[in-house]
Amino acid sequence: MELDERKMKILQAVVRNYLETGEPVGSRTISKYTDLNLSSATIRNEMADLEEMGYIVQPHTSAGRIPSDKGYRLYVDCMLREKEKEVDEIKELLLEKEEKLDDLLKQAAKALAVNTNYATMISSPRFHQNKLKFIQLSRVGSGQLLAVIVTEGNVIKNHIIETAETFDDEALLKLNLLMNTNLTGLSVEEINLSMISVLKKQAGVHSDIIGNVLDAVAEAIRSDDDLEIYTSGANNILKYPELADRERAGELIHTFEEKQPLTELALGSLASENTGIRVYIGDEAPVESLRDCSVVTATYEIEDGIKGTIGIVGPKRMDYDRVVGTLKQLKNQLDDLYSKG
Amino acid sequence: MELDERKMKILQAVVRNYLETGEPVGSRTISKYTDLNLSSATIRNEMADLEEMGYIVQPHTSAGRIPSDKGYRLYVDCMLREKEKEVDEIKELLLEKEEKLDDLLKQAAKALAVNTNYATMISSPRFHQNKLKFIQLSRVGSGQLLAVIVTEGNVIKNHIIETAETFDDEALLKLNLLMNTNLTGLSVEEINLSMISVLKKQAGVHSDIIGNVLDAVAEAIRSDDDLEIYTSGANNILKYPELADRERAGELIHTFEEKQPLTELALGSLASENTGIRVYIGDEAPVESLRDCSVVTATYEIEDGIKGTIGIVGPKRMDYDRVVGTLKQLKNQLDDLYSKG
DNA sequence: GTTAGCACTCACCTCGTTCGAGTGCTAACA
DNA sequence: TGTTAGCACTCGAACGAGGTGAGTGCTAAC
Repeated sequence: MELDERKMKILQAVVRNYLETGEPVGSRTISKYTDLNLSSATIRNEMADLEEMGYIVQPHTSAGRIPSDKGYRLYVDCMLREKEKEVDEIKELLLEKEEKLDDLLKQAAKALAVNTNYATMISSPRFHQNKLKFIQLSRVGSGQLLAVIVTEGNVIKNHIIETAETFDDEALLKLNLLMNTNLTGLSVEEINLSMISVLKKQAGVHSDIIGNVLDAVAEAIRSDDDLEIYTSGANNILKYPELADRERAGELIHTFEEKQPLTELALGSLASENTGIRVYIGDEAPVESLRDCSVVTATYEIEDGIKGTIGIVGPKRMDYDRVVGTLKQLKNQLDDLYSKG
Repeated sequence: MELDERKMKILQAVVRNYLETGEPVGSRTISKYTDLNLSSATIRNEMADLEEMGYIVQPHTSAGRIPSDKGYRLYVDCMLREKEKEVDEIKELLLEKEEKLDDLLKQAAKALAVNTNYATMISSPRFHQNKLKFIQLSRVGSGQLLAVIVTEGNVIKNHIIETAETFDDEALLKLNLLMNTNLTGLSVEEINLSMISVLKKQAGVHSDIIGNVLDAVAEAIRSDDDLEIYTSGANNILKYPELADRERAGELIHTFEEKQPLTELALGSLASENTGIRVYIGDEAPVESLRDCSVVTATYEIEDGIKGTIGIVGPKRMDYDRVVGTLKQLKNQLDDLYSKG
């Protein structure tokens, strides 16, 4: 069967109405709601067709129709295409440039949650080609060395190394000089075995410590595993009856508290080439526990190649329109903050 | 009116039974439940007294009684006193010594939540007399200095300072030496104005930067504001019907996500001299949003004076017995991990 | 002081009824 | 041939009546 323009309009009306009310929507409503000027009976016929094609479903006989995942999908695809042209005029999210990136991201997640009434997440940026910028060893106690490692983008990692050796100031100075001259500007892939052996040779009596330091460096640069996730508004889940039953809500809140499952989402969004906005409906989401929700993600980029993910989780009857707009807004604000700063 | 032993026993029976079932408990139940060998009628008379004294309440006429906050309080006080002697035989919580303290604490919160089925929090330790141990400035980019500040207990803080001045290696070396010789071992109170002016004088042309660095030091040492809170099991809230209604649950989950309000709890627990286990019932809790819950906190101490707070939040009909035991257990395990390590 | 008995209360469950929104089908109409 | 009015039908939700049972307070007897 063909999906002609009229069916399209009716589907759109069903979705729109359902997004607003959360109740199944009947033929009579649509006959009044739209500018189609069709009687409810005609709408009924069309709706029967739409149901047959799988775009809408009836929770039970004698109830109205609600959109299926497939219906949402079609709606979102069309809507996004139209929206692309419009200029978003949404009120400014309150973001002030923060001293620390993590505070800023926390703040952003919160602003987004308050603004949309959905649960939100935002991942710390991930550095694609992460290079060493600076490294320093200091003595902070007997048998303890502090390794401070700074990578491009000014991400700072600290690592305490326990060691039996003792280092005087001069030895440390030498070691620091040695490592900075040899390692600065390199990515983890470029630090290979031959380089390591050269370093060890040059380090002389203190060659043992080199291995420890390099382990710390490797860990600091490979930021895959510690992608920080900031969340906010998990309690918003409870505002939507279709998600608020004991079991579902519990699982969702657990997901937002544990955060770990959400990295999946963040990485998925980063991996794809498409830097725009992505919408997952129901089962499409890459995270098991979000299968009853819709998820909208966007990728932000605060500097060249330094990207993170913003995500919004809500019921399938999410106000996609507004969410997409707000996400773009936030994206832009993050961009602005960092291109200026 | 006097609270004789019989009334005490009846109150205890009411509480016990209510903890188990969550249902109001009637006189007949108690007459069978206890070894008092009294008829339900007698129990009824006693319960009327207990109600008059405020230890129990009736949700409505012709329902059984449930303990009031005051009733719980009495029960808990007696119970804890008795329990003090017993040896807790609870299965080991699975805690492995972690590389990083924050991972360990996360893990501890989770283990506690899984074990008790309540929502849990654990604060990072707070250093009572926090002293500077080591400080170092490094150049990490043009116009950027990295200040690494290590305080007693090996807490490391990084701070990037933007500056218009340029520093060569020698100047930095001097500055570092200057600050370390003058500041090491001091607490934030001990760094006063006269000392600052001496420092500035000695710093010569680079005196401007001293102020910035000291700000960073002050922020690092005053750890009040960034007491980290780790939470787990917020979803457990939903398991208790009396807390699971939309509004209450939303508020609670928000509290656990925001975390900020929980610092109150942590600080309160740390402030008091008593290092044992504390129970807040209902309104007693120092946090507004927890007023419908019971909160049990304990203080752990991983090194001399380095203390943090563990907390458990659940319904008033919490299994105080088990919770107190488990908390002690965890306390001990944390102690052990760090006294050995 | 304790207990048996009794009248009373009240949440809760069940069941039948009504109501209304919504449907599918059919027949008539343009 | 597409559209519409009309009608019988379905089914969840809301409502109210009645029954049930757990629990109470009170009183009188032991």
